[in-house]
Amino acid sequence: MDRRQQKTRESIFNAFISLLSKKNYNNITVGEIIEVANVGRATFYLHFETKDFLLKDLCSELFDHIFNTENNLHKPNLFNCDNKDSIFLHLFKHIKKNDNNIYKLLSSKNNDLFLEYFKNEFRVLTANNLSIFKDKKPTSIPEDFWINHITSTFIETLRWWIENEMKLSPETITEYFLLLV
Amino acid sequence: MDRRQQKTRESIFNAFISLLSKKNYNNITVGEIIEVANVGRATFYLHFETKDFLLKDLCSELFDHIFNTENNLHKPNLFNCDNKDSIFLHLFKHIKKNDNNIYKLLSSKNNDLFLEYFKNEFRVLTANNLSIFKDKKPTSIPEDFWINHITSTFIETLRWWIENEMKLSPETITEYFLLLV
DNA sequence: TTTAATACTGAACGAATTGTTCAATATCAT
DNA sequence: ATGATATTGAACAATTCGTTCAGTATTAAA
Repeated sequence: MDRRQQKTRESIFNAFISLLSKKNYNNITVGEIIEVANVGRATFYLHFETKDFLLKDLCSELFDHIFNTENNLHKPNLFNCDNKDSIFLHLFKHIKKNDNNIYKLLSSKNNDLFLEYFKNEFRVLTANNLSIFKDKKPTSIPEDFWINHITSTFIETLRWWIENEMKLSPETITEYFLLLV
Repeated sequence: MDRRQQKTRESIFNAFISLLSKKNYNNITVGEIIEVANVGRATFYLHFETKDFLLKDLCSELFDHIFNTENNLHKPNLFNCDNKDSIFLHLFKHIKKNDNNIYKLLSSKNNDLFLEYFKNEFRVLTANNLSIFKDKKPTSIPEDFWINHITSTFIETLRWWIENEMKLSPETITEYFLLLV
């Protein structure tokens, strides 16, 4: 990719992230973004169709590699709950590392936007690895209801952990999550 | 209250509800609302500071009476899980009745807005009646984490039920909820 | 039935924001 | 060096917002 495009894209992302930590998504204007990013108006619209697409692209950049690395896909043992390197512990650790300002964004007042995206990615992961929870599932309830429950329990655990400034260790919060489900 | 105020307020609420079932909250303009409500622009701003306040007031109108009736406050046995008239069954039934278009709103593409408000009300209810879940709580986890879990499990159960067009009976969905928590 | 208070009207207003266009300029990859 | 491509910045019409105000209609109470 052209070096100019990279720079522009990154400037806009950074400006957007900076603004998200200060004010509500809905109240952020394209005018503000390009001012902070120090980029022409036409340039913004050359890269992103609208502000919503900017958000979507940022989410992809943040989360896609967490869920779609070859690592995760080809190491089924990651999904074993008893494994000390379970996928859940892996996710909590990854978020705490705060690459790409993930922690900053997830603890901003706009964290709903990101948790929603994260949730959709996580749902797929869960659906593809249902077997590991099989023995914990009450037999009478429908499967998609069960998937929803695991998914939202994880997301809400994550939300609670972040709201409490991640004081607990990834190991402890993983343990709590597994206790609930 | 002045009869004129009542009529205006109701017209605006109805117009808003009607629009919410057709398009996204963010894309609904004050201009559209007053057009459908057949009400002057100045009148709208006499009643509601902004569109966000309109939403908030609508939520209050929809949910406050469910949570704050004397009934609920003074009948502690409602909170007994084993009771056939448990508060949870009561809530599911109430929503299915569809007074004030509750069902319509909760199944619209904007249902997140209402579920969020509903969740906050429900959280208070849960916090005030924690004792009924006491024997199910893993001892090691913190209390507010536990409250969050019960609350979000209920809301997600509700969401799933609504997404599936409430095909299951209130009794069944209550049973499912209690199985999870 | 009057009367005084109050609510609605609707047009007009400036300000903010959106997304597009275009010709000029700068930077890139080769 | 050169042709391709990205950026610029100003200008634009179109929406929407929230406010103002003088005039009209409705109401509740005497």
